[in-house]
Parts: sequence; structure tokens; C-alpha cells
Amino acid sequence: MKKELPKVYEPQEVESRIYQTWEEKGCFKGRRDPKKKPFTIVMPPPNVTGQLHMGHAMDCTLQDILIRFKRMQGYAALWLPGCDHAGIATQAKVEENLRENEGLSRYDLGREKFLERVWDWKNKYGARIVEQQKKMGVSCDWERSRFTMDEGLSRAVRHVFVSLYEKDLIYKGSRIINWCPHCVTALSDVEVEYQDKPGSLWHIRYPIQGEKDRYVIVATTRPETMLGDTGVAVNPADERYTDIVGKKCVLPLVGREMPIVADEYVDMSFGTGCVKMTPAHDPNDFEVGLRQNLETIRVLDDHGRVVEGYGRYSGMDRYEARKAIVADLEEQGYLVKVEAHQHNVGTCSRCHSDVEPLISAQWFVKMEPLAREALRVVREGETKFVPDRFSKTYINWMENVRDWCISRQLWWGHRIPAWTCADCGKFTVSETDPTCCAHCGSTHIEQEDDVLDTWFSSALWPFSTLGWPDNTEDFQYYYPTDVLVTGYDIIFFWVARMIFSACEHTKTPPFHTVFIHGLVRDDKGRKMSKSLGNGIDPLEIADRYGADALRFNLVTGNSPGNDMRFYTERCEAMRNFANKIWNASRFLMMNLTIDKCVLPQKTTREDKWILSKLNRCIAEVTENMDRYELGVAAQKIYDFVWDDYCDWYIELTKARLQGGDEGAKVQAQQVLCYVLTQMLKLLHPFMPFITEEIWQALPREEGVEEGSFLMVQGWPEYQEDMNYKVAEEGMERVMDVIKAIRARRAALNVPPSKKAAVTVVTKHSEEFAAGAGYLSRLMYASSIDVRGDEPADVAGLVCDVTHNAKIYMPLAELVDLEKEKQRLEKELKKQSAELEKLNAKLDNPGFVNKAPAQVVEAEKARAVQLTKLVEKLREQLKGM
RNA sequence: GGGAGCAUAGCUCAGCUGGUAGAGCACAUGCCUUACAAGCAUGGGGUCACAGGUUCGAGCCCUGUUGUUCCCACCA
Repeated sequence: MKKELPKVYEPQEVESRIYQTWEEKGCFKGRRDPKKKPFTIVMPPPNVTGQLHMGHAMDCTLQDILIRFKRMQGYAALWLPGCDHAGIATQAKVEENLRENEGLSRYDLGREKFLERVWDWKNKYGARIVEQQKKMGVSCDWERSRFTMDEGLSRAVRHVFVSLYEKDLIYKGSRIINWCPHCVTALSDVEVEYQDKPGSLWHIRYPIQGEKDRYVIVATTRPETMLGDTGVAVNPADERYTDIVGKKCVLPLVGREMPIVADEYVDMSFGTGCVKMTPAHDPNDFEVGLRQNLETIRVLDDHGRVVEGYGRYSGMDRYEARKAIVADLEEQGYLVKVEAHQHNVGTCSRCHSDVEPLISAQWFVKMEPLAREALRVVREGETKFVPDRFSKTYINWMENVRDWCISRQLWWGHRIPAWTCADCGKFTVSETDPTCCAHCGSTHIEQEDDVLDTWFSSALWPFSTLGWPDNTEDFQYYYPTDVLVTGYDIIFFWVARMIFSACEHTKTPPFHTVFIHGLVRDDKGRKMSKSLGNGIDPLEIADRYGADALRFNLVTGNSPGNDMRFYTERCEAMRNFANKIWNASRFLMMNLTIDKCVLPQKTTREDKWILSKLNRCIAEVTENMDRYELGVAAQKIYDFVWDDYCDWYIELTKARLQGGDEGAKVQAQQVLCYVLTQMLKLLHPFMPFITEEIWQALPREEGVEEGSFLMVQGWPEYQEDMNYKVAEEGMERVMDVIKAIRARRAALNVPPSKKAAVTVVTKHSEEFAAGAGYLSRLMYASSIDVRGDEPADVAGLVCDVTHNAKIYMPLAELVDLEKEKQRLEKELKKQSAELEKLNAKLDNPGFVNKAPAQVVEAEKARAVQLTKLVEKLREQLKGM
């Protein structure tokens, strides 16, 4: 049974081999089982354009930890993966590619041919993402993988569109929308990113008609839009202008006559109190325009160029036009002044061009009725955010949500299933392609060119991926899902929309928990980005340190919902941890003579100590996992493995393993093996590869089938009868003495090779007697004398004290007496101060009467210990 | 303008329902003690941003202040 393992853990070979085996054996498959409770996670689908970045690595690690944990707990776990077609992003990539390689535009190819190209792209890069996810160890059911433009999901999209349209929750209308002249499409509100940019505020004179030399002065940050001005507004309460309200002014350069109107919208205290109105290019002006019956004149085309009919400005790009217009205004004496002005400019979240608000006929989802239920389920806790503070973000957004512009002037996406009738002008909206107009029967119908916002299909992801709108077995069994894991940056884009969509179409929230995480930043706290070139490739890190180390790094050292900085050094530390476990296992293997993993009938004090500690670790880790405190759970396992198991317990067993008593040897192995096995289980969700690899080499527990895997073993459970309080305390008293001896020897620079005769004076001598085997090793002792009373002659010995014992060692010749005295005095001072504080606390009737009895008892016990310690220190000082 | 987060060791961060302040890295000293030098042992280092309050007791709860980051919002 002895097996030799390499001295250093090599993750590369192990990881790919293990992943392949898991996959071959169907470990990832979600299996519906009426005897089990389902636990479902749908993976936020990455864009097919990209590759995995550190954010994805974190996102999928968190999900994998949860799903592995639940799988081990006996749930019928399903983690459903997939990709998003990412309409605008993918189309832009493919267009760019086409332009660079072939010098063609999408129009050169035509819609059909172009889409073929995009599908090719999708197939290529979609596969790459899957490979990358596999490297991270994700245990999702690849056979259930979905794509937002799959036939089934497309059917769900059509179904939802029709259903909303029939409920009058989808409409087409001309409204001010956000337009990206670069991407040449409409955007929704959440696709606009606002940036503070330096700009100017131009003050322009508009002559008042029929009044010689009288003007209104308006201020604008976008002078080019003046071509579309159709009025000037002032506040009705503004006495400066009461006399001109109702008159007309003339638009410079254009000569258009425009009314001067009074509207509450205008802030009297800003600028001159006069505002030019451009209803076609400003959302506020549009509203005012509606109220005041102003004309709506669109002056910029889809590419941001001035439309025909404006002389030399026509055809100019908006920025070019701005320059020309300002120059002309100045030349003709209309420009009053220019001020520097910092303002918030909307930019396209895709290409970061300035967004142009303009009036356009687009499709919208009516949000108010949908938001109601979406608000209720979060307010009433049917869907909870973890951490909870994000529910405020969500609620606040949902309360103020505006109608959702869902049409995009793209080709890549779900084409809007609406047909316009050339004869009666009405829409036919249908799940299947209609052959004629539903209203007049005309066959002169034509489908809308536009496609739907990508998020329209992503919004259905939790149920469309399970077969909805068909009432499939998967849908019945797995839906609603359990947890959604995602970054806070897409709460509005995606989470909110999934919630209202699910509430509307499936009559239930799509998941009960939204587990939110932060961004992964670089070591200086900057966002990782392509343009900064500061991105760290997770796969490179996984290659170098192992996916396990990367995963562990990504879940520890930060708290849920907060951003984290990525340090390569931390990966190194985690790799070292993996190596530590590897070597702990190697140690057991080297000494292995047993072939079953069972606990022995009889256990020693140190066995009970580690079992008791393990038991508590299991309870705490499980609780932390249940509360999504994954980092805390991981840290606890780390500490237990390294400190308790490796640094103490393994050392404590060495004497037995290397001794001649076969029974003791087996007993130690059994406990070592048992605890290691349980540790591996606890650690498995975090470090799936190394734990599986080691587990495969270990003796099996009772009832584990041949060819089984750690990833499907049962999660360890807390056992009441595994609490050994007395043994634990006894062991810790012994450990205190060991620590004291080591500390003293270190202070005196005594090398381990120099053994000393140790005398321990304690009331708990039986505890030491039982540990004879390991004590001499851990105390660096040549001999140990444990006794209940003071030795007769302590001359020439150094003395140390713990709470429960006094220690003598013949190292006096190494002691600098003066230094020693100082050390003791410092220690005495510290301990006395602590004791004084404690006594004051215990004398305080408030504390004794009001604090829980348990706390008071603990403090009393501590006072007794401290008193003893202080006494011993005093005594020792007196003797110097 | 509204909302939220953060401020704890030299650095980066944990710290669960209030009960003796922690980790990793860095630093110092001594060790190749036959699982591991990617290691072992030991040690130094903190007025938990500031000011009040609640409490027997506050890093944690409440109020305010300062600094900082982020999100949302149509001020031309």
C-alpha cells in the first residue's frame, strides 16, 4: 500500500487528467432525482467575443464552490453553462475583423452572408471559452450548455415578445433615445456611461423679432444642435422676461422664427435664465416641446452628421459642425462669450463615443407594471441579495426605472418578430412567421429590420435554458433556480431584468439568492483593462501556480461584494498551501500500512484533540458556507490544515509511527488518515484538483465504491460525540509548556541539536505522562522529569512559567542575567496589568450581574490562571 | 443633487449574533529536526480615521466630522 509521491506538487499534469476523468465519468451531469432536492445555478453566460478574464475566473470559482458544496451535501446539483451572443459587441468585433482583413463592410456582404460570418466566429470563440472554464475546474453540465441564439432560446424570446406585445407591454414609438453614431444603433439607458469631461458653455445671442437691438442670450454646451432649435424658454416666474414671452426670436445662421415660451422647467438661477429648445436632440427639450407645441426638427443623421438643408454645414460631422457654427456665430456677432464648463457627457458603453440623444422610432418595454412585482419580491425577501446592501441599489433603480428601449439597429441578434402591413399599416406580431397581415389579410407585409437588445434574451436565461416555454421535466424539476452569482456591475443590465421577466412569465422569482461579488483589480487597485494593459490572464496564473491556488486566492482575503486586488504573491502563498497538503499526505503515505480509512476503537489524548478540533472546524465551515461566507470558510480550513494538522498533529504522531508498537502505529495512521480525508472533503470545493488527486491515493472509508470520486462524497457533518473537551484542554496545557520551552530556547539562541534536561512542575502531571512519546522531541529534551512538587535544587537552572506549569532547564550559563531580569519584569508588568484590568471587571457589579453567566465564568477562570502566572513570575524575580 | 462602500500591523486585507485584536506578504533571530527551505521554531510591530453616545463591556451598534472610492440623477 506504500506509495511514493513526488516531493513537490505539480498541478499542471494532475489538473487536466483529473478534469478529463470527472467529465468522462459524468460527474458533472445534473441528474433529476425525485428523492433528492435540486440545487440549481445558471451560469452568467460570458460573451462569445471574449476570453476568460480574472473577473470570470472569480465568478466561476464562486459558483463552482457553491455547486460542489451542495453536490456533496446530497443535492441533485445542476450548474448550467452557456454563452451570450452579445449582439453589439460581437457584431462590432466581426465587422472590425472584416474591415481589417478583407476591407469589407457588413453591407458589402449583406445580412445573410454577414450572419454566417458571425456564426463562424461564435463557434470558434465559444469553444475557446469552454476550454478556459474547464481549466478553472468548473463542474458544470456541459451537455446542457446553451446559447442565447439557440433554437429553443430564440423560441422563448419570440414567445415573450408576443406575450408582452399582446399585454400592451411592448410598443413602438418615437421618443428621445440614446443613439451611438459610431455603432449606429439605439442604446438603452443602462448602456450609457456618464463621464465628466471638460467642455465649454457658449453664450449666444438670439435676436428678438420686431425689437431692434434686443436679444435673448442662451447658453449651450452643444452649439451644433442650435440648427434644430425651435424655441426659447424662460421660467414663467422670471420677471426679467415676462414682456417677451409670446414674442418670437430669430435663430441665427438659420433665420428660423421661433416662439419664446414660458416653462417651469427652466432654472432662473442658471446662466441667463433663457434656454434654447432643441426637442429633437434633448430629452428635456423634447418634454418642453410637447407641452409648448414646439416643432421637432432633427438635424443630425444616424452617423452624427448634419442633415441636408443646412448649407455648408450639411454633411459635416457633429464636431466639425460645432467648430464651423461657433466660428460663424462669432464672425456674425452672435457669440457673447465662451466659458469653460465641466459637464457630464453620456458615452456609449461599447465604444465610448459621445452618445447623441435624438428622436427615433424604436421599440420599448413598458416598465412600470413589470417593476411592481419585481420590487415586491425583493422588498419582501423572496429574493435576497448577499450582501444585503445591494438590494437597496436594486430597489432604488427599479423604483425609478424608465421604459426599456429594446430595438437595436444591428443584424446579429433576435430579429424583432413584428411585420408591418404595407396596406393597412398595422403590425402583425407573431411567434411563427406570418404569411399575411393579421388585420387585413394583405400579403404585403415586411418584417422589422432591427434586432432585440442582447439583454432581452439574457433576461430569460434562468428559465429559457431549462426548456421554457415548454413545460419540460428539467423546467419542472430545477426551476426556480437557487443562487445567481454575479458582479455588482451588472445588477441593472441583467439581474433586474431577469427578476421582472421571471416574475412576469413564470410567476415566480428566478432564484432565491443573488450572490454579488466585486471586481478583480490589479495590484494598484486599478480596474484591469485592455487599454491599460494591466490585465492578468487567469490561465497563465493557473498554469504557473495551479488552478487550485488561483481559486483559493480569489475567494480568500476579501469579503463579499467588495473589490479585491490581485497579487501574484498571494497565488504563491496559496500554491505553498497546496504543497503543504501534498506533503502532509506524502507523509502519511510513506508510513502507510493500513488499507481502510476507519477511526480506531481507542484514541489518545492528542487524537481526541485533533478530532475535536476537526469537529468544530466542520461545524463552523459548514455554517459559513451556508451563509455565503466562502472566504471565512476557506480561511478556517487553511488554519486547521496548516496549524492544527500539520504543525501539531503530525508532529505528535511521529513518535508512534516510528516506534515499535504496531498497535499504536496503526492507531496513529487511522486518525491521520481519517482527519486528512475529512479535511480533503472540506477543502474540495475550493481546491478540487489536488484534493481529488490525494483522495484517490488514500485508503477508502467504509462504503465508498471502487472508482468513486471525492467530488461526489458526502460533506462532513458535525458529530456531538466527537467533542472531547477535557482532552482538548489537557492537550492545550501540554502545548503551552512546549511553546514556552521553545520560546525560551529561541530567546537564548539554543540550536535544536542541543538537548536539555527538562523539569516540569505541574498539577497535571498525568497529562504529560501520557505524552512521553512526543514530548522529548517537541521539547528538545534529553530527559523529562514531570513532578507535582518543586525540585530540591534549582540552582543553575532557568525557569519559565505557564498558566499551569513551571519549567526548569539547565541553560543558565547562556543567560544574561540582566537581560533576563528585564524580560521577566516586562512580562510581569504586562500580565499584572492584564490581571488588574480583569479584576476591575470582576469587581464591577454591573459586569457580574448583567453579563451572561458563561462569560463571567470564563473571565473568572482566566483571573485564576493569571493570578497564578503573576505569582510565579514574582517568585522567580525574587530569586534573582 | 440622491444613494452606497471603505478608513484595523510597513503593504494588501479578514474579523460571524458586541466579550483578551488576526492572516498573507514584508521584517528580525535561530534551524537543511528523515512530509514539506514552496519548510520549521521564535520574535518585533496596531490609541482599530476623529469626536460624542448606547452598554457592565464597542473594531463591531447609534449620531456627527474628516478623508477616500463607487453607483445613480435631464440642469441648458
